[in-house]
Amino acid sequence: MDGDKTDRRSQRTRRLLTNALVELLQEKRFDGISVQDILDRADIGRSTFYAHFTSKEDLLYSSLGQMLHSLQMHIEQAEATTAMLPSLELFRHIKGHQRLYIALVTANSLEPIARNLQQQIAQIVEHNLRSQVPANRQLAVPLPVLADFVASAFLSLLVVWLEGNNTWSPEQVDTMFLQMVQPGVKSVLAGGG
Amino acid sequence: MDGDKTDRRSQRTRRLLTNALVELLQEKRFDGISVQDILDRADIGRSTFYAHFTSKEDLLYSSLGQMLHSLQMHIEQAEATTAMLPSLELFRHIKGHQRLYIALVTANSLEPIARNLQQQIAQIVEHNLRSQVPANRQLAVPLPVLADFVASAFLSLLVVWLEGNNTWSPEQVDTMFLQMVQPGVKSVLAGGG
DNA sequence: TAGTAACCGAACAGATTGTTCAATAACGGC
DNA sequence: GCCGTTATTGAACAATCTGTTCGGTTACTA
Repeated sequence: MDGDKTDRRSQRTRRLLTNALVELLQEKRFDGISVQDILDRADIGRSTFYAHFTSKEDLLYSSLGQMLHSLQMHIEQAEATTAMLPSLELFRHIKGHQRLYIALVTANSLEPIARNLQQQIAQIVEHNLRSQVPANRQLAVPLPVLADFVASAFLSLLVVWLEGNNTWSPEQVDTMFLQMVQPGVKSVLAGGG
Repeated sequence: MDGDKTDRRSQRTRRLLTNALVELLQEKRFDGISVQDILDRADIGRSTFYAHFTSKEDLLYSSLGQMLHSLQMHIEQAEATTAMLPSLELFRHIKGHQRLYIALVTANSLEPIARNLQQQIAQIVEHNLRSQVPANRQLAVPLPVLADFVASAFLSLLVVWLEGNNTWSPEQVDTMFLQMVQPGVKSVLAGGG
């Protein structure tokens, strides 16, 4: 059976397909991309594609998974500088992989990705917040909901940033982010009305 | 040519198609729904469909448009009770059209809708905020970005609400929403760091 | 009631999807 | 470097979907 990830040929195929998809994502929407488009761009045989992935969605999530793994590494490395929210690290990591993120997050993107991304980011945030609140404390807003709020605010700012104001630095974006988000988070964690 | 919106037959056709789509959206994702599915469910001829809409997306946006129009009306009616953010009115309106919103906003939804909804809500919010800040004041966060932040936080909470915690009342949800969002908004409008 | 307008439904070309299979090429352990 | 193993190829396949056309039928409305 095909799909051995260690074989050099397999790696090559997977790399070509991933690159082709990323390229195409910068040209048009995901649902406007056919498997045939990917095959043509990657110059890969039809049967080979289906030996590796079950669908174009499968390929997409494989790429997304790689990216999120790298993101997670980045966060954990920087965890020494434990701010209340690790947002600056996120913004920096994204700036470093701009092209892919632009393709994934902005106009060419699609709902499942944004959703998946938001969930992953929410988990990171929740993990961070949980360490700052006693386990048995009752909050006015459940922690998962609060984390989801932070993640969604994060992504919305990301879209604005990547789509339009590419001149802002990660630090500038982070400052804006924190000014909008942090007061609310503090308010909830403090238990104030 | 077909498509006269006043003719009773046209109205019937459009209603049947819209209902069929909403029904199907509660069963599966939009991109998993074919025109054929809609025709079967609505019991409408293929050519008739294309006489009214250019595609299933067209039908979808027509439905979404109706909904947002009704939402806009609802907001404007309630504008007497000018809170800082008209969020409670939004939550109430949504509770009143739960089924459709659940179909549109939650797991069965798709990116273009969420995006469109967010933009529309952001516009409502921006309109509201603009009246509270002098025209020439420079804010640490541009008003459109701030409005986008509010809208995205709103939608994220909406998803949590409609998908899981359906027992919360609009008032409860609104309280949580404001606790998370309002401090940040005030901070930006006040010009504080 | 009569003319107009919408609906039907079958049929069409073109594109897409996911699978199969035998032939070919490349890999990597020995 | 040899050779068995494994991946890739490319063509062909049925099945589905899309958007359009057109002659005939039905139902509205003036």
